[in-house]
Amino acid sequence: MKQKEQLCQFKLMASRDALEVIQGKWRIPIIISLTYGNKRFGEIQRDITDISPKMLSQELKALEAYKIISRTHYDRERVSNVEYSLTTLGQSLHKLLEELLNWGVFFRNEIVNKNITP
Amino acid sequence: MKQKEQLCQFKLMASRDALEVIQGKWRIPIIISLTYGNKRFGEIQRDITDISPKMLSQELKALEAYKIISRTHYDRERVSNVEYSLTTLGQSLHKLLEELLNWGVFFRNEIVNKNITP
DNA sequence: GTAATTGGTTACGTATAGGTAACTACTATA
DNA sequence: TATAGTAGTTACCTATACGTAACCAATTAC
Repeated sequence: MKQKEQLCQFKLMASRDALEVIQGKWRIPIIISLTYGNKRFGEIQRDITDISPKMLSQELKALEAYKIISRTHYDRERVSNVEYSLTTLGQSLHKLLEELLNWGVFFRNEIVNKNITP
Repeated sequence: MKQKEQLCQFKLMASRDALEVIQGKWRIPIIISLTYGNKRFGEIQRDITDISPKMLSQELKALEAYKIISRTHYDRERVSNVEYSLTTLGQSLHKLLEELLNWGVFFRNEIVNKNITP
């Protein structure tokens, strides 16, 4: 009985830690975009068509602060040559992302396509 | 090349579908609480100590609308006897939750305990 | 009869997440 | 020389997520 409650509390804490990092409309999409290779600012923007430069810039900075992605400025000569990539910590999200995607597809089939739309 | 982009777009869509449902500060915690058995309003509130009745009520309704949980009012005689439980759709989230928790624990070890706190 | 518990609701306020649009500085191309 | 593309920044505004506090109706316990 008490063990069950302690386990529940532990899981609630862990979920908060994780959510703090991936919460928000844009972070998961940005990470997904970067699983397809290192990308530049504009490339990410072209993947996620409806993100504004402001939000992209802001969320990239946040993810960098959390060590999920890293920003590299190759070739000092050319100013506009920046690349974003997943860190190993960022890559460690891949199982979680996979489950999220699986469930998203499953959910769409279960609910959206059956017109039980909420 | 083009296949890669299409796959990326597909995943971006799927992640949006999933995020729409589980987005927010309280939904995942509520679902976690309910993985430990059917619970009453007050029991969930006692699990998630800092949620207000307003938010709990609001998020329970939202999750019910998405068919993730169901509300059952046993025993018509007694008014205050309501139970919330996960639907099968809600239970289908368990792998995703597991990965979220695993990653949350991993992240805490990687970042928080090493005082590279963002 | 009164207090406590159950399962909420309502009104109100704040904070933050997110959107829009315009602008910057530099480079490359035509 | 003008235009377009690079990678953003800034100011401003809105919507909604979330918090606080008080309240309600019914039931049960004292």
